[in-house]
Amino acid sequence: MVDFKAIEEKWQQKWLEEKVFEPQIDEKKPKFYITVAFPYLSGHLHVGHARTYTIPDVIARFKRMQGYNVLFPMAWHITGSPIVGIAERIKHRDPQTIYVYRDVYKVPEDILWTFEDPVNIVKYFMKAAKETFIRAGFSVDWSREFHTTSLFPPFSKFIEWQFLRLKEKGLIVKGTHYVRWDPVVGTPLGDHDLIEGEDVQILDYILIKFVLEENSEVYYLPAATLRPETVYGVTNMWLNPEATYVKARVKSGDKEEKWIISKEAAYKLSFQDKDIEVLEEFKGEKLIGKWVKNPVTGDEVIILPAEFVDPDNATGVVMSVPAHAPFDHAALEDIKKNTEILLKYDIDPRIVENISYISLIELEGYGEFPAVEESEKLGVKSQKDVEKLEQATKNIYKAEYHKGVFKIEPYKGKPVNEVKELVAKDMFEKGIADRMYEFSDKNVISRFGNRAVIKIIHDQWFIDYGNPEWKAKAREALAQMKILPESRRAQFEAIIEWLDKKACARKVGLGTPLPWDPEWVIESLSDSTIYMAYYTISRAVNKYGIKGEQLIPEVFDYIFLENFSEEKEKQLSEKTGIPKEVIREMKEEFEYWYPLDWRCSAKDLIPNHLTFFIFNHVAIFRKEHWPKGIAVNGFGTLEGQKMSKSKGNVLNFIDAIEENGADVVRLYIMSLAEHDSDFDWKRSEVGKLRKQIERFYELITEFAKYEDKDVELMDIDKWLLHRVNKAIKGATEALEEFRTRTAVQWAFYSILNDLRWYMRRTEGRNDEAKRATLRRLADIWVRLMAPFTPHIAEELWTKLGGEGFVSLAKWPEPVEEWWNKTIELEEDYIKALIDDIKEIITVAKLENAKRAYIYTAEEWKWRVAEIVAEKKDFKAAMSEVMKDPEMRKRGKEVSKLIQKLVKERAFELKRIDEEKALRQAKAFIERETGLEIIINPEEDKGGKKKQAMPMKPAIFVE
RNA sequence: GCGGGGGUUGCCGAGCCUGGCCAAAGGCGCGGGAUUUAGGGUCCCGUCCCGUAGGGGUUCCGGGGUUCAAAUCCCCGCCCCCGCACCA
Repeated sequence: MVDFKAIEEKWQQKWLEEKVFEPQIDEKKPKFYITVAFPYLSGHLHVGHARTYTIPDVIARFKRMQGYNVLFPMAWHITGSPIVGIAERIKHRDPQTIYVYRDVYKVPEDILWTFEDPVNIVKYFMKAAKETFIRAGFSVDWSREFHTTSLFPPFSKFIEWQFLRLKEKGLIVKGTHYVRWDPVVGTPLGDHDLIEGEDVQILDYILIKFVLEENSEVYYLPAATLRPETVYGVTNMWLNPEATYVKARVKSGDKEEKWIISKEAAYKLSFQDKDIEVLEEFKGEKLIGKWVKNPVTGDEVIILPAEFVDPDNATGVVMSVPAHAPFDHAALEDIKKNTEILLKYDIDPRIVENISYISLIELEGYGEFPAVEESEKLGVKSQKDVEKLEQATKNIYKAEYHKGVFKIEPYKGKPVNEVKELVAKDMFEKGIADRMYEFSDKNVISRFGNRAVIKIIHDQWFIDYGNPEWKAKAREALAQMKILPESRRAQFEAIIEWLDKKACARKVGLGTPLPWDPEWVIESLSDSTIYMAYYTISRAVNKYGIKGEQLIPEVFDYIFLENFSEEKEKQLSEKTGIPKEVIREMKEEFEYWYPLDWRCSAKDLIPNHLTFFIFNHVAIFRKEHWPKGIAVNGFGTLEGQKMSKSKGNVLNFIDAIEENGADVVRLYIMSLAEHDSDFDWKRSEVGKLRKQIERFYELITEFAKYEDKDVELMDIDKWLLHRVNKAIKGATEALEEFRTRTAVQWAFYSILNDLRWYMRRTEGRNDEAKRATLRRLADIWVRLMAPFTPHIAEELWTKLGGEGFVSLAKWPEPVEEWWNKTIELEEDYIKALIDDIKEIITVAKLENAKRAYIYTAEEWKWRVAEIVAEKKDFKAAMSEVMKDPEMRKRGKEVSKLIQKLVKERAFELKRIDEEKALRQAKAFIERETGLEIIINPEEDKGGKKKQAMPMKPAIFVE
């Protein structure tokens, strides 16, 4: 067995030692600059990530072989709060976290406990990731390695510069924003900060302030609703008699009012820009039977009891619109049936009896009161039928929103979805409405174990992706970019339109502080948008040990935005202490490498990082430095299951490499899927591929012993070389478009299969022509495989006596003299003939047959076929053919043949010498079929001769 | 709700943009054969239905339509997946 690991490590070391992948400026070569989204290192990379990083490496290697000066750098993203969170959880000995890090990521215990400090987590996984990438054989220029955050000051200064410039351009704005919030710990909660409720939505309730006058005091009952337009159909109010309500003084800005809301709502609203002072607590029943005024219509409506009202949802105050809200209708029905309850609150049952529903919306398929109809349809019995009522509500809301037409002035005739906005706007303007954010589900629990609330944050910094001029520039850049796969362009376009203000800083986690407001730390999606430019100067920064404080904004301005100027370099040098030659070097590198040719990442980054990447480039850089292409890839699953570190269902990239070898892993991942489709890792297939690669290795090792002599080749040799040409062409075209799977099919499988056929076809031959052919194939095959399996390709390249590294060898191009379509057709012809003979034997049950007689098409049939192929039409072909007197003699036969050919649309015809092909392959056909083959005998056996057609000889088996 | 993408033969998955050599690549699975003491591996053959001569029939979510011709184009419907932000 081949020791892949030893081979791989040998070449990895050589590449590093000889700095094969650390390109210098070389004006003689075209440059090619490709980057991939750097990994966020909260753990080991798994085989799903492997795809994202292997693709750019394969492309980088391909382009390098094509003669480009290729830059493929790498860095590490450590910005944000997850790493800090992990450190905290390790400190608190959280069992789940310890399981993941000790058992899934296999961190040794003595190191694990140092993870209480996030810096140690970062250090550990950066080292591990680098080792993994080296072991994967990635052709990365490690001289440009860096990591984000203030832990790496030069980069941090670069980010500060970016934000200063964005702010100058007015693209950073301050504002308010709501966040999920832990009210006990006092911190915003991201998705990863929740143990429950990650996908609970935040709803935007409109509060309509109904007026209660009591002893000449005005109180507001803010009814919470998602459908403000139904305020025109309110017949009564609902409070839960059992729930606790409060009277509170509510200060909002300079406005002060007295509200009646549930106790819970008072608490929640205190996080939403409301200063709340509770004056009195009481049960809801206290207010039942009182009358309040609808602030929009001026109607006086009565407060009635309803148990469906949840004090822990929104304000606990609900307006009743029975015509259009199934819950309201059901609750009204309930109290009509149960007059006792009304008497208890001293309400005259006739009042309830006389409530008449107000129809607001015209809805096709329903009468006046859709809520009533829908409730009946679903068989609602009382307000306790919560499930049915929720379904009915959903149906009605959806139908009315999309198809309903409002029928009350001043909105008569307008669609409901418009009226909804208009009513809300109007109420806000009149000061009779307010707003409240609420979760769509109560169970939102932070990782600290507390129930989350929604808090409105002030002084939040945003990047204003909603800026219309900025959007226009982003669209312009996108239009000029290549997007792979092209089908994803629509999504980019939609996201550019959709993006609006994006909060760009927070108060927790690792990162770069905002230079003008250092309490805030720039968050991770905002500090990773233009770092591809930093890579171009990173080599010099690392090499000369340039300090963060030396990198003042003017230095970046000069390097990235301005024209070459010795004067400026001198000035900056004096100011910063960076030698002016070094400033020059950085500037030259940036100008040489930029613009970025390709940005790679997994498809999940399209709605955020990749689009931000476009936006920030067009904001900061000159047009000639705007990026040129984005290629996205899909994800990976493991044996059909989604990879999940918390369930332990992951295969670490490094473990896969150690188990199978880097080349096997690389080729396997590249062969499974391409572009944005996903792949599934199956262990059994990996094992199989390993064997095939071993076979590849053995074959080339064998062919390396052969000599490429200039001898006369046989047709089948020429066939193989023609097929090799096809493989070169196919693989090259596929790689140009990042189609790795197609490329592997050409570069590996098609050659493997052709070789199998060739070996079968040349069994027994061991002449110089065969050896020369195989030797030529080997030479090309190794190079075609080099981007995918670089290590064994290097090893085999040496065996073949290739010069230098195969990584730097010339990518093969099709050899003009090898193209030979005719021979390929002849070979297909032989294959088809063998298949036909075999089929005849089975279908006609001729297992004991001895001989097959083959009749090729007569010359006149070929001539007719050629004419038909040219004319593609019965009449035209017929008149052409009939010019020939010989043909006229066969008038009827010819006419029939033309008819048949036209009907079959047999217009793609290329002449081959059938008989020659048959005679050359005779022995082979006999071996394959086990029959004696007689070619074009005089005797018309079985009367088959007339069936012969061009490319389809007549066959008689006996 | 808004937005993006899909539904192909047992499965995965090409092909569909640029209609026709498409019963539909390739792989997996399954069946048969060769090699082998056996297993594994490797190599051949088969794998929608029918067929004693290489043929015929019915397919590409459902329903319409365009066309000499549709998996491929158009319309309607059904179903599925993904993203929606301060989070990497």
